[in-house]
Amino acid sequence: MTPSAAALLRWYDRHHRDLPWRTPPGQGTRAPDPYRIWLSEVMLQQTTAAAVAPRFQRFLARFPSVEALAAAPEAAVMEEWAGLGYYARARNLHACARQLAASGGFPRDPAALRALPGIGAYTAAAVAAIAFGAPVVPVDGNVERIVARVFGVAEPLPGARSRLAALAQGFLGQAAARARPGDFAQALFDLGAGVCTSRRPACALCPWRAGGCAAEARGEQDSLPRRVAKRARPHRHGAHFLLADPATGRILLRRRPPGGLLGGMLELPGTPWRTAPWERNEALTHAPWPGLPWRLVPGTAAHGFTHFTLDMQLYAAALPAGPAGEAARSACRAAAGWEWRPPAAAAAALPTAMRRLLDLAAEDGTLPRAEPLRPAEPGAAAARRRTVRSGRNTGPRRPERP
DNA sequence: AACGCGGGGGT
DNA sequence: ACCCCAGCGTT
Repeated sequence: MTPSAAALLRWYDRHHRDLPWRTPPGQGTRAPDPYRIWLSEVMLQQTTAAAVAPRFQRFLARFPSVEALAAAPEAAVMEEWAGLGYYARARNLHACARQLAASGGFPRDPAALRALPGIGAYTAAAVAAIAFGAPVVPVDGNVERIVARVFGVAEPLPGARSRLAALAQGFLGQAAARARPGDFAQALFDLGAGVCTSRRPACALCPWRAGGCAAEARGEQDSLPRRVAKRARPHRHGAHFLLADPATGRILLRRRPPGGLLGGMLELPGTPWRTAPWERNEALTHAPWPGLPWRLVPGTAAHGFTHFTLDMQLYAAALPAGPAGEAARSACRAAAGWEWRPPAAAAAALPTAMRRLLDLAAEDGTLPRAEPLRPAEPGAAAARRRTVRSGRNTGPRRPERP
């Protein structure tokens, strides 16, 4: 039997999450602001609501409207996005804002939304349903998981994706779902976030228990949805350089190329990232000024990307006084995309992988410790300490030559 | 269809 | 150590 949309909405009216971008359910509420819905949906792409909430507020304070966002320089948007990951989202968000400002606002039609930069099938449906009440069901990871369970779909992801999406649209056959498309979508998200979770789903709390869910009826809720096995994540190695200017207290940063990994973000200058670790002399050929007395900072910094783990070593040096320092300073100034920034400003603008290098330098006393990206929450601080400690204890992958 | 693209929290 | 999250764009 098909799970009841009305039952899910009743559950949502009682148990919905309160989130900064959300219009609470019920009649008489103000219409949602499409800008806030769009911004939240882009931030929520592959990013948890807990991580998004504080960043959403901060972004909105800095860029309060489509027009304000469109008028901002791209570098300011990238900096505001630092630490959120998937930086193409920020570039597309900015490009989309400029299109919207030029065309006079948001289209309401899902197909027209889908054509905008950074808006795919999911986000188009989410904005159309939540901001405009269009009768569509946005299908994200939560919805795929819920649908696979309630309909007992055994085919593994990602192959089952189109089938699951079609089954999700089938809810619109029920009048209750058609009457409140935005709330129905958010009800599915909240069910997925709090009840029909990826591991150990809380079936006892589910409005679709007992008759609404094929997986629960068969005791298969822990094994659905199935997924095809993915291969192990390899390691790559890099060496980066922390060059300080004692005269100004600033450190040298470099802007990465606009596309690809960490595209358009700042970094500490470094070697390419490759399979084999870097010997000292080989690494130093990539230093911004190879002739300086570079000192290897003890330990390594590690950072996990989607498809590989990066292990980084850090070399530190300071510009010497006098003509030699001035020569290095002017050479680095002449290179395109190089900038000197105070360490605190650098930390705020750098992606997390690069912040790990600053953390490593701070443990060593080379730099003052950077402010955490977000205020500490229970559990978060412990997790951060674990990461730092693991970085320190990993040690150089290959011992220094005596 | 497969792959590249961050980062964090839960288990 | 691994999983997965309010996915999108490119090839």
